[in-house]
Amino acid sequence: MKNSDIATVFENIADLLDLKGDNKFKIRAYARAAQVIHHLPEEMELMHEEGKDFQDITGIGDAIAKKSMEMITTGKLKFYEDLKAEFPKGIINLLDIPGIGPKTAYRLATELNVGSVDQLEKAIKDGRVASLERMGEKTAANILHSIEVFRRKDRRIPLGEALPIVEEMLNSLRHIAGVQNLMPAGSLRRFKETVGDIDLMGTADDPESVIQAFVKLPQVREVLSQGPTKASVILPKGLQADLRMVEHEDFGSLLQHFTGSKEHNVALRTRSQKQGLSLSEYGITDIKTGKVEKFADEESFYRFLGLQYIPPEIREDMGEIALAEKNAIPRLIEIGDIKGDLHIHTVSSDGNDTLEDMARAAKALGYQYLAITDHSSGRNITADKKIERLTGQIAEIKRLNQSIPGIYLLNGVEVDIRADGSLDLPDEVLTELDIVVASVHSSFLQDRATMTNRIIGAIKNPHVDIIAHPTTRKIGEREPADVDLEAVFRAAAANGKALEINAMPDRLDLKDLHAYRARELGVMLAICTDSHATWHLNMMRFGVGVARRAWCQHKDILNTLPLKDMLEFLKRRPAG
DNA sequence: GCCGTTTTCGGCCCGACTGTTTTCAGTCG
Repeated sequence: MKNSDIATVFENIADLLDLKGDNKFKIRAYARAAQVIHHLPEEMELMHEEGKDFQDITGIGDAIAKKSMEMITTGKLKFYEDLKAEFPKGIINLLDIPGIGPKTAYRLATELNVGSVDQLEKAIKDGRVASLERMGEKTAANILHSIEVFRRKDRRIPLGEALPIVEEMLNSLRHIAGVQNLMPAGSLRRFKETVGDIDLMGTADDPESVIQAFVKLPQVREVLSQGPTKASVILPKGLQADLRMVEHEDFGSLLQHFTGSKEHNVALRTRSQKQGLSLSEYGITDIKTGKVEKFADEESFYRFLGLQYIPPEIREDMGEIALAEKNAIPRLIEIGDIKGDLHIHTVSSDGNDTLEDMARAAKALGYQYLAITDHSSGRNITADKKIERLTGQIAEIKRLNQSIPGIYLLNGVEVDIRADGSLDLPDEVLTELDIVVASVHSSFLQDRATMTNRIIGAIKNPHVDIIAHPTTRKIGEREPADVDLEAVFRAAAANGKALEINAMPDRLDLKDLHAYRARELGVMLAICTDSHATWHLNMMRFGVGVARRAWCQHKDILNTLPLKDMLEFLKRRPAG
């Protein structure tokens, strides 16, 4: 069983125990364990093989370790099967409806025999829900509305779509006189790959004027609510955005609170309680004296707790608080550390811009180098022309390297790893190039062993430098390939090959947790945009966001190397 | 069920909102 399956079982156990009215701290322990397992960088199956003790994981004790083991060895859990049998079938589905918690779900299932969302809708419409004790017309109507919202609920929006909209809005609002702070909080600020809704926070001399401008922005499709300090609106794609204007002296506490993650904040509060402090969005209260400390910025908030400042991207309760106590949070990679892009396309394959355009755009970003890595096959490249194309590219790069000073172009290719594991170009061609990026673009549905061997085969080819978008996923479009990433990571580390963090917002591949694990295993990572147009080069920051969420430093990322070291690195390739 | 700088028992995160109450339970973020 995969970690995600195990985590789901514990989540469901927490829900079922909640339905039962069991001890709430026991319930929290299961829910917490589910969270922890969901965020584990390594599969528990593998940890088991390696003889690691699950109880060393914070949040997992004797009971949950044993239950996890049972699931890994037998594929199921008797405790869970027995527990499920105590309830009407489908009761857990009711908990997906906003506004329905365990108490309500249990009553609906037992008193009205409701076991699905459809049945619930019927029960509301024929008046049975409103007739229950401590329920009424209003509650029933609210649940019905929640069902409607649930049914048409759009999936989470990719960060790459949400962030530009938000930035555009904030930039217009920043021009209003008296605005002091204005920024996103929530998962957007933490650079999660998708966002549910958008939290914006600000301070201003005249907060109401900012609210009024906010609801009139051209991006706003619908105003849900509007008050003197807070407004909620609907943006394109059904995205909800809340703007909250607060007192200047409270900004740090509120920003910290609304940035989350929830898990990070819970861990912070638990820790603070032991110091006699109570945390809330309004500040830090000394429990004995009742004195409330306020914070205008986050730095002073963390400092007051005796903690180093924690970057938003790693506020996930993955050990960052313990490190902050020791002042040991590393300096995470920043966009300014990136010295070049190692994966881009031009009109020679399926790109929109010429080699020269791409070179000048990269130079404008301050890069020292740019690798030209058009596809080995596909659009614009017939099988008999692919070697001829490369010969032409080599000549043009030689010319441009003389005519455009300040940026060094690398002769490269993105070579297909074919279904049978062979590369789309012969070794004697690859050896003529400065850099070779290899990737899968076909037969995405191969079984795990075949796909894993296919990728590891490419890693072992001495001419290959980087494996691009290792899982081939596209967010909301294509599931990741079934591949044993742990094996791929170990092979990459052993062979000194880099794996890509593809920075395009619809890919972000490797994703945060995978990159985290790869880094742990000593794999060199390369953040590349896979640009198909000049403006795509700006997507680098999304890849940097993933790398920061993976706790990557300067030294973990290949393309932080200055040109001289990069050329040195590439020299290890076998000469022709 | 988990955990330990008030350790092996006795604790366990905080505040707002809503609806249905007349002092609060349930749900959410």
